[in-house]
Amino acid sequence: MARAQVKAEAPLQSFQEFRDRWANTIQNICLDVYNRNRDVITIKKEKVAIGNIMRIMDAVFAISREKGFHSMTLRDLSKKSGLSMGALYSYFSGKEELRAMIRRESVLYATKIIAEQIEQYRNPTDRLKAAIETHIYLSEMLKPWFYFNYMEAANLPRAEKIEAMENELATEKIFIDILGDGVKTGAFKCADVEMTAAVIKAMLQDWYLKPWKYKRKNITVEQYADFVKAFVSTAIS
Amino acid sequence: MARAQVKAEAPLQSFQEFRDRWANTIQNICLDVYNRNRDVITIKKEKVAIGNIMRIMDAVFAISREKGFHSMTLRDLSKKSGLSMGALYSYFSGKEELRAMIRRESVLYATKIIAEQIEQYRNPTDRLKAAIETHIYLSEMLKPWFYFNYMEAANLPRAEKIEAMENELATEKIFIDILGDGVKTGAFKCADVEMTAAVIKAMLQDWYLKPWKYKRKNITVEQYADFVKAFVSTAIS
DNA sequence: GTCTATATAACGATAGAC
DNA sequence: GTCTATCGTTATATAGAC
Repeated sequence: MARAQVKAEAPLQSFQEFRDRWANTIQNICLDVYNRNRDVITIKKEKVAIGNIMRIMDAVFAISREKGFHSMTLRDLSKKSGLSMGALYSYFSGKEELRAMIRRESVLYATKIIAEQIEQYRNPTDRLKAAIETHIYLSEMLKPWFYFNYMEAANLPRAEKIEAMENELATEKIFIDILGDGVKTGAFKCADVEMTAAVIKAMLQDWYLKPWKYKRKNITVEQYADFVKAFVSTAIS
Repeated sequence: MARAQVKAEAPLQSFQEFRDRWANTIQNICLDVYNRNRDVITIKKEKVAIGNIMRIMDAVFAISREKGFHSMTLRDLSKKSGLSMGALYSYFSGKEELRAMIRRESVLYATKIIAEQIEQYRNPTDRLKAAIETHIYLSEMLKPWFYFNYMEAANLPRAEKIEAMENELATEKIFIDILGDGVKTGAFKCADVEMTAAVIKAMLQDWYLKPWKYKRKNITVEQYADFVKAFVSTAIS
């Protein structure tokens, strides 16, 4: 088998194709935010609402990345988003609810995209590659959302923290199932599928947790995905 | 080579041996905190000071893990540590300084331990195993410190954030050097040593970032270290 | 060396004008 | 639909008694 990891493996899908396939994802998430929170959002015109929700989200992510969500004051958010304190409160009922909204909607959307992307592949080898690639591409496309959710997960209220852990285990389950199938068909040799899935998850997350590192090294998202796919393949071959 | 990852590899050192070798590490860190901050710490009796610093640290970690450092008020800290608001201010000059103290001292101590642990091994294969094992054991022994530093790194003031990134790159450099040596001697086959080091780092960090996951699976620190060592060996063989 | 009590500043949230 | 002005609360930090 010698050195499978040396030859650059071609991506199943280029990041550009993925991006085009899922264009308008952020607008759609914000639309869902609007529709699912009609009771607290007092704005009637959809166009106005979506536009402002997107500006609010952008501002939340920018400020939170700089100093954390808890350190972000609503005055910071008001200034950055261009909306007044009063206007902000017509889009969410409070700071905590704003954070919960972000997590809820992005998780729903991400789950949907992952499922749709992977279902087109059949054999374990391709499915594993697709799962790795999709997770990394998705986290690149929604990087601010993913980063925000990860960093805030630690400080959630009890009930929501449990939800977040279950969500982590659910994405891990995708890998456990694929690895399990591959072991059964003989495609993979894997000492412990659960542990393997866990470390794969850790590698996937590193892409959006430490963007500065990969920017510094001039690694593109496709290069990162290819490397992880090759590294994992070799480790389980 | 077939299935190196299947047979359980014995640890170079048991976690118990490591723990004994570095007994009193936490007291020593707190002693360093005391000595290096004599100018702001007004307490004269060393014994009293060390004891209270340790209680403060424990309380900081407990509260921060629950709801984040920024959400922790000094009233929370006062209550948990058993010291009054006034007393706390004789141990640090402010909340921000407290956070900086924790990072500074733990990084110094961790660097020292890693260097001393690895230097006893010569060939790349052993050195790689020692580096992986040491990082994981160390993060287990100082788990609250490591977790705190990681989670707060994102919200640091600019100058300190750069320091934290340089620190991450320095530990990564240890792996880059070992992998580079191994490639040269032919012990490893490695497509990209920098990327390999980066994903190894991600796997190491997962141990202290998601303790709930490994507790759930009943994975011990030795089992985790052994798994990562075997997984990486296979991936670069 | 540690405490209680309080000064001062900033926070999230809302009422009411436009 | 958005704004300004302001309320009540809570934060960090300190002064001074013990």
